[in-house]
Amino acid sequence: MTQVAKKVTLKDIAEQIGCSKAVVSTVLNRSKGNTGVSQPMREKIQQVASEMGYRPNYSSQSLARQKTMTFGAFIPPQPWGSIGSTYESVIFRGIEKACQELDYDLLVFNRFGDQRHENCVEKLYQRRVDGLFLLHAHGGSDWLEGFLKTGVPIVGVDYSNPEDTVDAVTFDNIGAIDLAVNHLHELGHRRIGYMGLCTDRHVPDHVLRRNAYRVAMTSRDLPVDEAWIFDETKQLIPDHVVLDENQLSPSANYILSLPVDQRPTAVITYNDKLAVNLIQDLISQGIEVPHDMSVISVDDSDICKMMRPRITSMRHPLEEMGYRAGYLLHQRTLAENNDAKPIHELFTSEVVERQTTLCPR
Amino acid sequence: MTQVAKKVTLKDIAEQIGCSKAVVSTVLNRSKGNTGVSQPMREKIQQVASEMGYRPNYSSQSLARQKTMTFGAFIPPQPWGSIGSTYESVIFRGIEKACQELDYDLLVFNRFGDQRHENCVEKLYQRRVDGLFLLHAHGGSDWLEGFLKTGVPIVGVDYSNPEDTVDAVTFDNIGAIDLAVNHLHELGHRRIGYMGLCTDRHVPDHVLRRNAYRVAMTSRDLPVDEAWIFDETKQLIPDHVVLDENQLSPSANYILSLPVDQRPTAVITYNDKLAVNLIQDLISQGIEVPHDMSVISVDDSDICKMMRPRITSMRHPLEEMGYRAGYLLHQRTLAENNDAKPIHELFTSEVVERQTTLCPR
DNA sequence: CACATATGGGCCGAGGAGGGT
DNA sequence: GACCCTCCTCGGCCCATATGT
Repeated sequence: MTQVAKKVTLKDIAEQIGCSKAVVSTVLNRSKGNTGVSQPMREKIQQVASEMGYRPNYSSQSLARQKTMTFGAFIPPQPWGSIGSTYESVIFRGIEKACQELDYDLLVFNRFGDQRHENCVEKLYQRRVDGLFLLHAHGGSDWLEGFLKTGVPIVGVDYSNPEDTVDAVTFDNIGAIDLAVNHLHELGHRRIGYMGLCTDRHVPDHVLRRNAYRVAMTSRDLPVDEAWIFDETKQLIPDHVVLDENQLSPSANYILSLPVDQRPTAVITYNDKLAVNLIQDLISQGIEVPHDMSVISVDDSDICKMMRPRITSMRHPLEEMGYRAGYLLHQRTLAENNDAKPIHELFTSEVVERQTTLCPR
Repeated sequence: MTQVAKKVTLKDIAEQIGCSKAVVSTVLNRSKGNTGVSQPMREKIQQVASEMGYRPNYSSQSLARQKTMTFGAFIPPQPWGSIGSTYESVIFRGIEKACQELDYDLLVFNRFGDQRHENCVEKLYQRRVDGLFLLHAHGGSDWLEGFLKTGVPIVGVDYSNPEDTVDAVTFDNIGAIDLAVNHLHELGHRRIGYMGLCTDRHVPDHVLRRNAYRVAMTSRDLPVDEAWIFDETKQLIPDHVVLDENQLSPSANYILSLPVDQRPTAVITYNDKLAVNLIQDLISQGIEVPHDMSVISVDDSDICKMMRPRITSMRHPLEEMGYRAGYLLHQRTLAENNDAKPIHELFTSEVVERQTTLCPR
């Protein structure tokens, strides 16, 4: 009973009715070849099309219209993985919402980093997509040029340090850290630390956030004790090193190594994962969170809600960013000349106060 | 400097060289129109194509070959969301790996459930994709018929209770629960409970797992005390009800309500999220996990590794399932007649022992 | 005559310019 | 001007048909 319904084409309908393909095309697919079609003819065509189960052929339409009505989404290979997946999911939700509204489909390139970017570039040359979302890449990447040369419109999403040659939608990293410091400061903290990454790779966001932390502190006349900053300068952990799961996390270890009276009363962590490990380790060592130490993390992934105590975190408007990126890309697609100045939009993050921040003892 | 490189076609190359399009097509895109092309001609064509930067046009190839070299992935709307995202990500990784190997692209339909399935069905009729992955749907859905009628090959992934009309790749729910019971039994537990969902919706997996629990218990001559089973029959919580985050979770509450000597010594939870809440609440109420009570969850999402104590859980081979589904779909695509009997493949889950299961006191 | 090699032109299924009543 | 038709285009695929050796 699997009657692979013989595909019905415009020609079939035209023959059935006894008119030309052009009229049928005009009525069914709003093609602009013809201006006016009489009401009776219009209805007749619609009726027959419906009876025969006509559907426009996608490939054919793409060829004729020189448009695939598809956007691609490219995610560069990431060594960090794990928590990233939900992070991207939220951006995706926004992108998809926009795409649905604009009637674009979404092609996933390299969702998990196995595919090299050269493959993606080839797809662009083949005009497989009308535009491309570039997810959390960062400025200065050597391969960006390859994408741009294809002439296919590109919008970066969560693209830190965007160069002047590409549209980008980003959240305000510096502002986020400033708000975090502000939150702790308002609670009465003055001894505020920053727990960052220990990797030997260059992670732009880490550098950005650490600098932003220093600026936010000094702009409030708060002291910055180098002992409150934990990062690769304190303990370098190359990416290939696998930490023993039964040991305390490096950041917890570090804080515990500080004399009690020299510890910060609150810390900002580079991301949620660091916060999760830190908090659990501190609690296991008898340091109460938030009573003995406040912790605020950055990114506000699902895990912040699931942990007890629930983690105070900086939430970025990732979904809005993705949504906005969709419309920006659509704009570029419509534009005749793509010489228009690249657009950089900055989104503001917010504090989501939960249970890991409190006034100091 | 945005020279939107004039697209180079077969015709351009043919004119440049002074030969016909057909030969060029044979050499560059392996089209079968011609059998033999001389070596000099072959090299000349390749050289010129490379110089001019020729790329086959995707839409045109699709039209001529009647193939889009694209698979779609459809995820039905899910009321539960949240943790599901990482769950699907793992399946996706497998699907993508297969697609990359087979040179198919992946179109995401309805990643977040805003889009209705009718839209997706239309895409199938338009021959936008050569095949479709149907992610964690379940048998008996009223809309499946709509997909099948299009004649486009479909493979269900994580598709419980698959009907006889569709290929499906599933993990063995019943076997997973049996292994979980077995794990606890081997540790010495006899008083084993099951903490399920309290929703008013019909969730096939929940029903399946609860039944499997009963079967696994009786097959080992273990007692099944109805008081050890927590689900919608004990406390019905409609989906629209939002629980107070500051209260204990229903399952923890329930266990605490039992007289100490009537509690199970170990429980299996329907999924990881339930386990996370249960464990944290039990600990907060002075019940040590695993010393006072063992907990094993099902699904083994990332959170199991992040929690302290780390959660023992049942891991499903989701990536392998996705990967396998890719090849199954490809097979269907190649088949002349799709009358071949639908294939149902069952994958086995495994216990990942961590820190929440131990022998009873 | 067989064989290797190359060509012309119709085809896939739609879009659309220009012309005719 | 309202309405409809013919014919060519998009870019690649491939069958049928030449050539030459």
